[in-house]
Amino acid sequence: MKKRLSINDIASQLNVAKSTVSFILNGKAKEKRISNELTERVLKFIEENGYQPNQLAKSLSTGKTKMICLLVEKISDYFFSHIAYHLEALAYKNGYKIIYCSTENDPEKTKELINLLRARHVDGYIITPPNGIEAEIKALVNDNLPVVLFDRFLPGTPTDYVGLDNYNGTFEAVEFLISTAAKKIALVTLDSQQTQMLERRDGYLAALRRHHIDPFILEIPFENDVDTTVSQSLDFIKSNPDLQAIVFATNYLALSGIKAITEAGLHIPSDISVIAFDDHDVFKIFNPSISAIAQPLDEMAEQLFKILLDKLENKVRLKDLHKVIIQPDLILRKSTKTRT
Amino acid sequence: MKKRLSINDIASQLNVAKSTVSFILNGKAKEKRISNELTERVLKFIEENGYQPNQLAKSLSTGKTKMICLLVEKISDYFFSHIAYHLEALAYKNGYKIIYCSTENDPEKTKELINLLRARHVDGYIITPPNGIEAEIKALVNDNLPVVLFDRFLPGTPTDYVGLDNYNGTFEAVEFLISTAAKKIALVTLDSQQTQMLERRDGYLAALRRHHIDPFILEIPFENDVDTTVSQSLDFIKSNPDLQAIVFATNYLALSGIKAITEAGLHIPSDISVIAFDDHDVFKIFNPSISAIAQPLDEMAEQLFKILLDKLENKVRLKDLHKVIIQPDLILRKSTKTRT
DNA sequence: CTGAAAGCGCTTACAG
DNA sequence: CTGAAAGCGCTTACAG
Repeated sequence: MKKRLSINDIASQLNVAKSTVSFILNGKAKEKRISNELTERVLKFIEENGYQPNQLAKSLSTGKTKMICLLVEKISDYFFSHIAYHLEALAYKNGYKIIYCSTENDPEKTKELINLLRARHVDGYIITPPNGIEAEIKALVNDNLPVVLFDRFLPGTPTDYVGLDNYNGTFEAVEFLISTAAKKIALVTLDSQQTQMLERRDGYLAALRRHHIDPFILEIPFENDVDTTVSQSLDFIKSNPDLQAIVFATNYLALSGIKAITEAGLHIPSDISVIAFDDHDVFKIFNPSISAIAQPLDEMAEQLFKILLDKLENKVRLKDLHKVIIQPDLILRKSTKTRT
Repeated sequence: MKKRLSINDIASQLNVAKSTVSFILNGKAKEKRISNELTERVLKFIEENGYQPNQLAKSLSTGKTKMICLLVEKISDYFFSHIAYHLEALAYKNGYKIIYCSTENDPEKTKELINLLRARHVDGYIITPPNGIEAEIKALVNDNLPVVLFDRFLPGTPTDYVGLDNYNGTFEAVEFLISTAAKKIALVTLDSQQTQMLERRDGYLAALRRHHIDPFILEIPFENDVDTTVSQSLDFIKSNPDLQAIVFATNYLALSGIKAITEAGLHIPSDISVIAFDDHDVFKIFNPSISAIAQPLDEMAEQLFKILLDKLENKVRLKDLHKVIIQPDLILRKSTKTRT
């Protein structure tokens, strides 16, 4: 294994001080008034010999690792893996690398992960927090580490935040369903106290209340597997035979719910209208295609990264809070229809 | 920001040499014959004050970062994000962190990524290589860096490898379709020279040849967007009205193809049987549910990680090659039917 | 304009 | 049993 070139090697081979080489490498040649001739000579040598600075040494001495961590509920979820994809492109442009971790929504695991990441001195944190890690988030903020929460936040824990206007998402979906003359509209949601789920529920309830319509809510336990979710959805549908529309609070609930509807022998949209929260590639493919309350994934990722980068580069003050609430897009496909 | 405790702080506060502290921390107390009493005292201090060693410093001095890189075609793809999820669990158990990067199947971008990752001294590489990076892979291997390729390999570039028996996957799928009395069986695949795609095609061709049946292959350009893929699939279906079955070489091609079949006014499976390569959550949900040639994602991830870890921990010789060919599972659902 | 030196926080041969 | 010292490869204040 041929040893990689170090700044020392360059300095000694060129008979220059290594500080000089370092300055040139970091574009401080002018500032340090190093002669053009020398600068050229060093740059040429580096070019020819393919020098790559050792990031570890750099990090140890500067305290910056140019790594950020992406701590999501589960990296394989459609929503999170797409956010990861968009974030990566932005990180790449700006010289950052991303470490991903899945919290599994487990506060203890999350705490440990944060600890491990601190030991590695990642520069910034993008986190979908489970409830119960308020103290750890505060500790990060106190230690001047940039943290942006997304998708959900921790009430009472002031941090940067990027999230959807979830309330408005379900509100408008329900308003739309009511405009199609649907009278009995259910919400299938998760048994979860996370803010994004609560907002979705509140939007649903508010829209119904406005029209003096009674709510019907099915709460699916968070830990369910697909089959259990399908059968619980099926039970719910059977015990509410006059249901005219269902709003599903996540795309995975919708997938299971659609299967349940099919198993119940009902047809979308003639028997029952469906709108899903969170879009999914396959909703376009389904027959009929499924309407969705879409989160603009690329815009979310951009906002997330911008807020983080501004702090990493000291473009904004660390302690100032930045919150971005993104409006969802109600994408109407073929899974809803006007009743007569 | 309260400064984090360093090994120096511990040593000076306890009036011990920092080498002693280091030995104790690394479990070499016995080996270095450090008194139990002192060991206890140091451990207790650490416990009480919450010391976390600085990984950067550790890495710089040991040359090991305990980071591995996962270089896939696109992290948001169903297959890759699920592999990422399973790998993460294994990495976590073993004290490793994972940096993910998407190659976009672009050799130039991939080369640059590899370079950047080398500068960061990641310990090992898991890569789905685009064609054209043979030299860089060889360079990694030459520099004694563990590399495991997966999903596809680079012919003529000897490395560790974990992949599916793609040939057998399509072979058995086609054999099955023939057993359902399908006579005209198409393959919709990508216009790609990657090994996994070639193997899938070969398996398809071999099964047909065995039964003296003519092949019909549609090649979709790799860069297509969904709509173009759908319309090309539609054209293909229309110009082959007597098609009785289609094998799709990826799950995404299947999703587009299913839409095309629907748009053509045909029904699965009564008009046309469908089998997809690579399973997908939604295939269970579709009506009818879609049969698939499934890659055992968890087993692939396990094999990948095991091969890498054995090399990282010097349990096997670096230069020995380990290849694992995993058998696919043909999962039969409702998208195929026996012709009469 | 340029160089010698200390420091980032660890590990580990070496000496006693 | 324990400590002083060099080294990993950088950065950066300081001195000339």
